[in-house]
Amino acid sequence: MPARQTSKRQTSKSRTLRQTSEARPYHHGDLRRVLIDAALQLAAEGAEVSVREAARRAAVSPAAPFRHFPNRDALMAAVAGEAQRRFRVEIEAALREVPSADPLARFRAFGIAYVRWAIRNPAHFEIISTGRYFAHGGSAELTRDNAELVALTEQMLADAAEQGLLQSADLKRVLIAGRALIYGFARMNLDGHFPRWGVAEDEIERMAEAVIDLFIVGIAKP
Amino acid sequence: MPARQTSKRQTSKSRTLRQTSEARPYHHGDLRRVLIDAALQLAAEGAEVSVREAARRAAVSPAAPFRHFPNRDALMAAVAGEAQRRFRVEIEAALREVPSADPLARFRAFGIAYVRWAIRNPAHFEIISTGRYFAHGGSAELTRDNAELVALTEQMLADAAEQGLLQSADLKRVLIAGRALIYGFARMNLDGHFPRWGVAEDEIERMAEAVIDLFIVGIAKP
DNA sequence: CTATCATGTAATCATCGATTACATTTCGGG
DNA sequence: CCCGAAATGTAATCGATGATTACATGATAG
Repeated sequence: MPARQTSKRQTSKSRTLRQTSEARPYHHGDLRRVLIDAALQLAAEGAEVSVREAARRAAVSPAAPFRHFPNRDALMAAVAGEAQRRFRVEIEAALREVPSADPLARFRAFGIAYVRWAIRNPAHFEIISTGRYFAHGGSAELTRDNAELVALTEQMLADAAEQGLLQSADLKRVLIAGRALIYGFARMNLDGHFPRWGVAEDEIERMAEAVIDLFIVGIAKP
Repeated sequence: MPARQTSKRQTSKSRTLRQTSEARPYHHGDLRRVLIDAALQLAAEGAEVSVREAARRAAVSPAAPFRHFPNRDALMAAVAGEAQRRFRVEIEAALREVPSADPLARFRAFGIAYVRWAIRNPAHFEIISTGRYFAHGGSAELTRDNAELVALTEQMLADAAEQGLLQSADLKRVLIAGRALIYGFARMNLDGHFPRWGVAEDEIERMAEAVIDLFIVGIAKP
């Protein structure tokens, strides 16, 4: 057996194993987490995510994952949760660099950060976006988390409207349009459309900015 | 052995069957086509598309499909081709009802027809859009077909610009934005986002129109 | 009529998700 | 401190799938 290397988990396996540095708690310590990470990495490598392969990487039997997830979808839901968490961290970091007084600038920053993350983490974005792993096995935390992101953009547009920056009073429509634009751009990249549209690889991020700017100009009061 | 039931292959005694209309060539006549149709229907039913199930529906052995397609992806590429053909027929029908003199109205009609088809044929749209089955096994015909659709929208915007209807001179940007909007809307529906965004099932098509109108107003010269 | 080719079948593999029975580790209550 | 229950992992196995190989058979040209 090609033993998987040194899982350096130490929990408080207090006394019998006194080597604190070697305090391997059980077999794995936190197989659940290890499996999620393995699956995430698998996705990042462009490989297909299978339960067995995740188990293999965790150096554990093919049946072991099912102790932690009732089925594959549950694992994928957890993976989606983790990916979404990372996604959200990035979005919020980007927003922190924009003055909250300028809602349209915030919307712009949001859109750009969104698309950038989607471009640079295509497999993770795919897992997040499909929603196949949200609704069903997805934790309530995941959907709440997502709802907060929705509310975030809602707030931006509401602020913009309040400041009289918008042309249309139909906020919901503007919101959906903006989201569709951003999401559509990200998915076009993911789904490999841009070559057909004459957008080269290294133009994509710039194009994203241009497109978002176009949208903002379109909805802004002249 | 549970013998494969009643293979009702009436050996057509070719010579005797001179009926040109009955020129049944071999067992199936056109297994390839039957398989594609079976797969399409499978997708339409929301079931997973497997080679074996398609074979089953064609009442043929599990290995038979591989005489017509080198692998599953090739079958899926053919399925995507057929779906795309149907899609294109619908789009062009919709465009025929709009005067060619009004490019923005044509763009609107295109977008609405696009989204409508995507909403009403989700599984087929999924197969078309992913691009997973385009580039690789996809026939050159498929990509050419697609390029023509791209050119269609390009032409609309070019016409609009020529008539001085557009605000921006950067046509490519407007084109990509419009596409991203339409595609994004269609995919949001497909990926199950709308519940989260407070858009009810029966509002979706209306919302699509509203969103597209918003976009057109945004890019049009005031 | 017959040889050849296209088309389909049977048998078989490896992989995967999933389940069941069993083994081992952990940990808390006596 | 010990022991038994609960948690965690393993082994064996199932059924389905994509794919390949050797073989059978219908169709058709010469």
